[in-house]
Amino acid sequence: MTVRVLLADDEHLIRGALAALLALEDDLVVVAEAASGPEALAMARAHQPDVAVLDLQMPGADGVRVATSLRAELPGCQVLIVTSHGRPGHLKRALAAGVRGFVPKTVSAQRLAEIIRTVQAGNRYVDPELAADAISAGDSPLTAREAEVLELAADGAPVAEIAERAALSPGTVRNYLSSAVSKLGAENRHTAVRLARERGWV
Amino acid sequence: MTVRVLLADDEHLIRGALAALLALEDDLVVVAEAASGPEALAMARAHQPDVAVLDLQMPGADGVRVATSLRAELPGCQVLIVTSHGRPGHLKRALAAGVRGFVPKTVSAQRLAEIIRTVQAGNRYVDPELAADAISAGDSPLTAREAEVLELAADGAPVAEIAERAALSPGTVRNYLSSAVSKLGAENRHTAVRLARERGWV
DNA sequence: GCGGCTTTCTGACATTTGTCATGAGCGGCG
DNA sequence: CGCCGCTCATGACAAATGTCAGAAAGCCGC
Repeated sequence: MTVRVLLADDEHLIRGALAALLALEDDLVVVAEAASGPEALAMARAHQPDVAVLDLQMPGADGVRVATSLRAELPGCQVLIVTSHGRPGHLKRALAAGVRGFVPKTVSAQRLAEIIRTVQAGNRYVDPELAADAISAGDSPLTAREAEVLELAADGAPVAEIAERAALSPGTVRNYLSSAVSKLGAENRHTAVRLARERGWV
Repeated sequence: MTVRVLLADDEHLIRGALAALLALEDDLVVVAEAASGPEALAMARAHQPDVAVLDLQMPGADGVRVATSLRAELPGCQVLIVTSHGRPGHLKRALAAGVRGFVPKTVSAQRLAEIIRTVQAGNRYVDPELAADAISAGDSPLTAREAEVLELAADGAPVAEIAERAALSPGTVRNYLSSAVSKLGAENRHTAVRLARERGWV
């Protein structure tokens, strides 16, 4: 029984190399490749793969968003996410989106092939190290608005601009930022942004 | 005549896959692999490759630093840098370090193989798109001190901390930051940091 | 040595941020 | 219902930041 695999990664070099390696496994066949989120979706619709191996960061729509659409459209297709930068929050988002596997790109090709089989069989696989990170990072203490405002503050915009973009009064924005900063134990909004980023809370 | 290649990338999956793909070219042979900067250096010393294919971001020492050491120790070994995120400044640094090739990971394996041969023959190859970016980004308008202070400000530290770490008075730090901000046309230090990062000036 | 340059500092000022108290409105939960 | 937490707001104050003018010290070239 062969497993039909969809491969999505924006880096051509990686994607091609990966396809070549997976082709060495005689029970796996790469039926489609994609370089962006939307393309991955289109390919999945066209080729109905058993397992979709998605890069987390892709132009268009990231791996998790693609996974969400995929679960709705192709319930039979299991999603496995592969990533270079494993932030705890990404893992959490991915799991919530119905992703069955989540591994860093540091695994070997053999391991990946095994994990593809595991996922195809309906089981889950999460890299132990990433799982440990996610658990130790815990849940976000931020409320929805705090996270939203913090995100708008991420690129260094002044309060006035954040207020405008969030349709809030400047005073309110400062209050949210202040509480976010204190919840995160940061010195100022910018370190707060950095911390939240590291823990995957934004 | 076969080209002896050293492959360095911290992502096991990528490295293995790449090795497999390059092995398909019958004039290329991967004589060593490394997962970190120091390891790449050690491997190069041990195996004397003709071309070193280095990832830009690696633990230990980044691709450019490895390239610098390599040029000193093995003048016969040409360096080719491969990267996911092509910032203009990286390219400039790399070229200054004597790197002969600089390509994004979006190229195909065939292209990469060709480029390896190009580089091995003593020619240079720089991805046209990255080159265009680098040219349009131009030279940094920042003085050495401005860049230094801006870098220390990068993680959101308050002025007092920057002053201490740079052994400057707080007032001086603010002056440098102010002039850097105005030179970059930014609204505040944080957008300035972001802009300088994007252009590769820090 | 003089003029020009950079580096470094100081002091003063306006603006922006961070912090706090306080309050109104709303939705959920026991 | 009453309580609690989230949302949104205002006002006031302290602290940090941004901006500017001015000035001492050192270095380089002529």
